[in-house]
Amino acid sequence: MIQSRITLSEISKALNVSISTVSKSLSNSTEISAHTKKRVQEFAKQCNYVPNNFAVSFRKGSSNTIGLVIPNILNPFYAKVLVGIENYLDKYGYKLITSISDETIEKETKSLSKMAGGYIDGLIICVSKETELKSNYNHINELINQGTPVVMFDRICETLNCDKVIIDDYKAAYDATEHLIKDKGCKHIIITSLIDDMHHGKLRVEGFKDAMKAHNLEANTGVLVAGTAEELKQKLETKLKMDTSIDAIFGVNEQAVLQSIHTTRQLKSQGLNKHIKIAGFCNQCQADYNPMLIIVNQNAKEIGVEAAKLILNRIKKTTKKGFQTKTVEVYLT
Amino acid sequence: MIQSRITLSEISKALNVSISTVSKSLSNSTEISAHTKKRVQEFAKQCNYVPNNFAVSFRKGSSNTIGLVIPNILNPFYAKVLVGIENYLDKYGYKLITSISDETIEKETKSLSKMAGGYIDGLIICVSKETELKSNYNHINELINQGTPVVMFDRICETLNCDKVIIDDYKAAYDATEHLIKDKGCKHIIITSLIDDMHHGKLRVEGFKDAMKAHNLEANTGVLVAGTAEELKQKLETKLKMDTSIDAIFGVNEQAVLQSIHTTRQLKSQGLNKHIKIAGFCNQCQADYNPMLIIVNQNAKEIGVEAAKLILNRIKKTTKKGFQTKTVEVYLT
DNA sequence: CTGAAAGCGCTAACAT
DNA sequence: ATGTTAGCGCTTTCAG
Repeated sequence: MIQSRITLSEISKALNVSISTVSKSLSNSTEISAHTKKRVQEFAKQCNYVPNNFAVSFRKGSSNTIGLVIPNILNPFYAKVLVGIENYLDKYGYKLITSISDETIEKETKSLSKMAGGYIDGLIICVSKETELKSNYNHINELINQGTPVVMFDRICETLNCDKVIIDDYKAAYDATEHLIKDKGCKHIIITSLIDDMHHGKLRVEGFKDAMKAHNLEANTGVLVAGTAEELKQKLETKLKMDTSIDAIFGVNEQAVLQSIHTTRQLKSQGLNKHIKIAGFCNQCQADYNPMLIIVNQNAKEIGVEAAKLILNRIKKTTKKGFQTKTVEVYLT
Repeated sequence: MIQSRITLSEISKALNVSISTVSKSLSNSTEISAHTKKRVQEFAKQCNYVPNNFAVSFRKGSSNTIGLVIPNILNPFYAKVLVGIENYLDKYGYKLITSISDETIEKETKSLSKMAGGYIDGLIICVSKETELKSNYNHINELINQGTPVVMFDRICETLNCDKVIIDDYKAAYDATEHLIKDKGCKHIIITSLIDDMHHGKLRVEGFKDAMKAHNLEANTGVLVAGTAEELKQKLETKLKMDTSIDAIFGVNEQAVLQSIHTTRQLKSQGLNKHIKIAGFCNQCQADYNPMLIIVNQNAKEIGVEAAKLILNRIKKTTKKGFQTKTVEVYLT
């Protein structure tokens, strides 16, 4: 690496000017005459001059790079958040370095320590499941104490000193449930969850329950919680066979929605004749080309954009305000 | 940033030793006595010492960072490749910096120039559609000429001086088609493609045609090519209604497979009674929970791993050999 | 308007 | 076994 790259000093020699003149010319400083600037700039271009990023970052003490840590890139929710962040940062000349935690605190910590040491100007993170369950935020706090601005999204920790971006999980679930009841005429709705150990998972179930109660419908018997997709499938099958009055399933997360679709589709091919509506939190259901679904669009890209905005504001010190929690609007699709 | 971070010099003062003693101790050099090493290491840990990555990279002239440029992170094929790369690099202490080209040559070029300037030790790239169609590889050549090792995958350019990773598109399509014919008893297979302008798209169609011919089946009338998913849908509907003998659809890419599933499913709900088998190149169909699909598993993760291997070998100069093109095995699922 | 020089934090070659 | 020192490429005072 750094093989044939030309440096300021070489340019300065070739042009018989000082290094600082070259440096200033290339940054278009007003201190330098138009003539010299032009000469230097043209020569630099000719030689394919590219500044050594490390020297620059080292000298300036900042890298124009934001770190992103997400649990899983195969989940389209996170992929979309990434796209939102990337687009925004790109506009402002910032680079993005991404790490995947695979839902483990170990990989997460490792990533953070790699990113520490001046590698990043700021961190955007959705913590791993393990991190949230264990409530262990030391690795993040270390970065914060080091002075690196942090933005958490989706899975947040109230007590950390950083900005946060979330959606109103409770309200989203409430609204979607109400939509099933009022607009779709459903009365026997059950809810499926594979993330009932997570905070936002619980919030969504609460939203569902309260919406049901508000319409005098029974909610408690229809909560199907499982640890694995397979387990959920079993429970769902049993439930659907036992209670044929069920007319809708609400899925609390990506996998729960997909599994619900799958299971009902399978039961149908086995002769179940009833049409069961499906709704829920899902970011890849356009892939399924199923227009009948009612999807809570989490607006993932927007979450990304908001997170990126917050972090840049913090870095550029545009905001002096205390840390804020931004709630991104969601909508039904 | 870099607020309260402690430096080697500060440690050296605190401990009354020289900077180089500290440096050597922390890198566990044999030159230093066990006692001193221990003293320094413990103190450093206590102070939460983190080396300044930029100073290190700057000094050493290398960054332990690989750049990755892909067209679209929402396509699970690329997402899986990323995961493969990330896992492998992580094992060897390398970081990954990712950029999305959105299938445009402009964003791609921009990303590369940001990554130039010593920011990365090597580049792994799947070029944008535009890049391939225009056959414009200047931006990549520039990096190569600068001395940065490059690995291309999936969409490659034969003439570039770099390692490459591909799958045998022709063979994969041939085998899948043959599987439909021999094992599934299909005789009237049509093929759908949304990437017939791309090289690997054409190869796949060739594989399909040749397999059909080898079994004395008519192939040419069953090639459905389109520029958009919507257009494909129209053509497919027309075709399926016109020719009721069709018993299988082969999708050449992600979207073509999904659209084929969708369209047949829709026709079915409209009364079409025939079962049409679907096969093709797809990386997200587990999401669809449809066990009847025949999927060409592109082994995306493996492609990522191979690409990562190649780039690290090049960087560490393990390989002195000329540039190689690695073909990753695929299999039917 | 241009140049000289210091120094960012670290590594490694070279003393001692 | 430890210390001294030069210098990576760049920006940025400060002097001319």
